[in-house]
Amino acid sequence: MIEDLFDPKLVSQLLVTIGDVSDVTGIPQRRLRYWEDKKIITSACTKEGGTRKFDYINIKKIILIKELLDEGYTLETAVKKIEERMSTLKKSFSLLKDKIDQK
Amino acid sequence: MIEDLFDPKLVSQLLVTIGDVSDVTGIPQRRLRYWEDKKIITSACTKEGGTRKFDYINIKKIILIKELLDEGYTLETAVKKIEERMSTLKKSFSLLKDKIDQK
DNA sequence: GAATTATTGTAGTTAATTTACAATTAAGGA
DNA sequence: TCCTTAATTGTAAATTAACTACAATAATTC
Repeated sequence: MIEDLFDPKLVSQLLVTIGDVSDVTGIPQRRLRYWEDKKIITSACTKEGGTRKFDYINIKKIILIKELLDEGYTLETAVKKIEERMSTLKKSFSLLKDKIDQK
Repeated sequence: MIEDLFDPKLVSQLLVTIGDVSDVTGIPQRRLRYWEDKKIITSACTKEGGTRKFDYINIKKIILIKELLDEGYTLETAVKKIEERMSTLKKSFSLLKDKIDQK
């Protein structure tokens, strides 16, 4: 039942409100909205004017950006530096999902 | 960076609203609240009167219960049948969290 | 010190959830 | 069939937590 322990399909469906993302990451809601305006992160939104929801991948991204900002990088540089890492992460995630779907 | 791909500490912090749990599992919100009243599932609630949030473990539990209900088991029986499985899952999860914390 | 980047403040509004009442449906036994 | 218990559902009124859109403030760089 290893696929219960880490079910990437389910994990990717876990949507978290901006308030909880803020609690988990320590980034103020206002800043998260700003980063979204700047197209740095992406949220899922069912309705227009509805509530933002962030998924695992984007929350991971927020945490990585925060780490680099704390090290003194600018926002732009931080984002560039994690680009490749995020792309790898997304691919691995999809691969795992597909693998488990096949079962 | 395998710990980015599956970060159990982060996964366990992903809190999902009842509306989204309902969307993911196909169980109506009203029934989820009923199950919680019956102590079958547990939600995290920061404030009194605040919003329920469900974590990965409880969402997994909801999905497993649903599967057994679809097979024709009663609610009580379904819950009993997954008890051991849930206990194993929780333990594995904690172990993994601890392992990664040590790094 | 002007321009750009990064972040923040908040008023007024809307979305989503809460509780607490009760009603309904389903299943199994006397 | 009737009764009991289990399982689920309906909803009004209130509350929580989000939204947008305005603008203002810091910080950094040229």
